[in-house]
Amino acid sequence: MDSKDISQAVISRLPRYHRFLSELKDQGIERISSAELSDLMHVTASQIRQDLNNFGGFGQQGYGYNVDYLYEEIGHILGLDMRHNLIIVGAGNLGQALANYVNFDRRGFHTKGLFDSDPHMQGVIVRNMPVRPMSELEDFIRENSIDIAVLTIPKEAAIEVADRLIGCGIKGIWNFAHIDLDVPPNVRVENVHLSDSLMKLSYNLRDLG
Amino acid sequence: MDSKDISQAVISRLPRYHRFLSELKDQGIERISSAELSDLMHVTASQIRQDLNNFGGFGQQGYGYNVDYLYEEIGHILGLDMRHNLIIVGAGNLGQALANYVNFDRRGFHTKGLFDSDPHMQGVIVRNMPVRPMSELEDFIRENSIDIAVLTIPKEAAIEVADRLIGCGIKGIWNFAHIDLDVPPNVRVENVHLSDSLMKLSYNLRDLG
DNA sequence: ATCTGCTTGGCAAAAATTTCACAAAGTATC
DNA sequence: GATACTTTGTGAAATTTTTGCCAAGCAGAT
Repeated sequence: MDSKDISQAVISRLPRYHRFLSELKDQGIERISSAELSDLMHVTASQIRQDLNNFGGFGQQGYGYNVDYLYEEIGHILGLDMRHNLIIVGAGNLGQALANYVNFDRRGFHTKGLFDSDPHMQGVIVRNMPVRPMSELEDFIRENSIDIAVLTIPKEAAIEVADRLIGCGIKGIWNFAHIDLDVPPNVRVENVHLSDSLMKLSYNLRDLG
Repeated sequence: MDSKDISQAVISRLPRYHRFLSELKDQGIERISSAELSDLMHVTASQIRQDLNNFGGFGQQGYGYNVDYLYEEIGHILGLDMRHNLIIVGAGNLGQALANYVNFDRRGFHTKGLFDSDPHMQGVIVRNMPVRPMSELEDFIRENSIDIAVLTIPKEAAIEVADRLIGCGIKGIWNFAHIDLDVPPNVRVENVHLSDSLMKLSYNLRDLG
């Protein structure tokens, strides 16, 4: 059920399963076989079964998988039944976009505060929250049990801010800054490098005329 | 130098090489060996050499790689020396954030227009561009040689909009909608599923206390 | 209660990816 | 220009990931 020896390749696929199961649920579908899901998702049935079996036998011979149950189990594996308190550091366009993204709340990710170093941004209200100065960062994290920080700041500032976050015990960093962060082993970083993604698209457009 | 038989795993790593080379350039460093780059990037030297060799021998025995030259070559492989005209469909927070992201221009990605279905958004100016109604979509794409569309709309609207885009010959879709798009083989999709990324972070936080 | 058909779980094979190791070929120094 | 280093490019080994396959076992019909 746990642990370290499950490859990140498998983990990366779980949210997609979760998403498709959510849609099946919405459609009122109760059960699905790996073969049907395979058709839907365009991955092999074998891979689906193999992936799920890393975490236990969720299916039943002759029946398939119960959609509700599997959805819940994958959510549990992903830790979506835990509550996470976030702060967003960098209240620019992207930071504000993420702050306004209501779906995160539904998955247990609650944005508790926004920070920005720009004096002109202080006190601006984003989704009922005032933008706070960086000087309040450490106290706020401790007082509000923040475990995840979203970094939406330019790369020049990212390393210094990351160090401050780590210094007051942040567990996870969702990093949108265009730089790799070096963190101790008890801190997890998930990078979203938008430029990298766009470059990949660019590559794949090459020989399309 | 081209083509289809280079794995996406390799392609995914190229932007990161490009980024590190850019920083080395900024630091005025002229040459670097795979071993030094390996230390810097925390990947094996072997992987670096292997990756680069997919596209040709850019290095030289006893010397290493010339930073400027390798930077240019990787940029070329990624198609960063091509000009791409983009439109952004969905002028919400995220769409506006991307519209204001100036670094894309430096890499040859030029945002030419923004579209939104909300009547209240019509005419709002974002980075000197008026938000346009969806009715103008097809004409605008044809008249401005748009080859990439950025989809920053809710999933409910994404499939229909994607079909319209494909219908007027769009080449690439940078998809931020929380759904998988089904497209013909002559259209490339690059997905940015932010929720998936956050769920992955959540998983990796599990056993951190 | 029995039989038929379907589908999983898991092992084994195949494919893909990463790492190893070293000859070949250059650089730098004297 | 000869010698001692350095470092690539590359074939081969090792590892990881994906796919194929089927016995075991449950569902559903009769």
